[in-house]
Amino acid sequence: MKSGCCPKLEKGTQLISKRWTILIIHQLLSGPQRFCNIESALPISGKLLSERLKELEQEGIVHRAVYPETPVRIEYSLTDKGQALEGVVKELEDWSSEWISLDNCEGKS
Amino acid sequence: MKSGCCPKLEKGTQLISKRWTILIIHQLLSGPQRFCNIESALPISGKLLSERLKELEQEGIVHRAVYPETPVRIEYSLTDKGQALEGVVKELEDWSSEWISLDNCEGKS
DNA sequence: AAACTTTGTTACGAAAAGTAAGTAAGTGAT
DNA sequence: ATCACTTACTTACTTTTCGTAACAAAGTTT
Repeated sequence: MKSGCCPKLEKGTQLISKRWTILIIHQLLSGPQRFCNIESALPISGKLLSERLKELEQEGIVHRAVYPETPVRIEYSLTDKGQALEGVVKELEDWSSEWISLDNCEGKS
Repeated sequence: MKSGCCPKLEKGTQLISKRWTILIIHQLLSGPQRFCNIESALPISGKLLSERLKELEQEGIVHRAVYPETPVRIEYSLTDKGQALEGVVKELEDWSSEWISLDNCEGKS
């Protein structure tokens, strides 16, 4: 495997550029929330969401809190490392709103 | 398919979160360059690079210029839309350098 | 015409994503 | 005690994408 220009950025992109990761973080930036909430807010399946959250937890980006209520409530939130991604998400949001057109998307009949 | 929170951000993430896209853009931010240069700067295969550049060209992010020299020289550069991604890349670079450790990477023996 | 360069493309096995159905733990109703 | 109901996943299976390596087009020099 060839070594790229900057290993840290490479590892950063590997995290960020897994499908759904950015949208999950964007969702969590609005506050801690539970599995089913994220699932219904994004076009992601339970399986993938479960995988992503587990990965993000292992990377120290997301925190998982279990409240043994009835039925069990599990809240996901961003750690400091996760919160620190706000700038990235914000920049991408700005770029998207400026440069993306929705001509060939669901919104159009 | 469920509709997410913000369609533009979703489309933006779909672009950005394809593997190698960010690193290719990061590479092109240092100036126009040719295929073989990008290929040797990143741990990406010719096939994938070719695919990504074609996609990015179709999205209007990358410009492809053919110079019929000998042998042919083809230079890839960022369009305005592509240049506008500098902020995203920069933020990710900053985040990576602050939060990513390289403990289990190539740099370690 | 054979060899060389750059810029790709094709073929094929491996990995990841997508979809749908099923599981586990706990509660409340019958 | 059992059945239905909720949340939070997991498993099985199909489709798409990735990764590696070999090969092809276009033009040039030998």
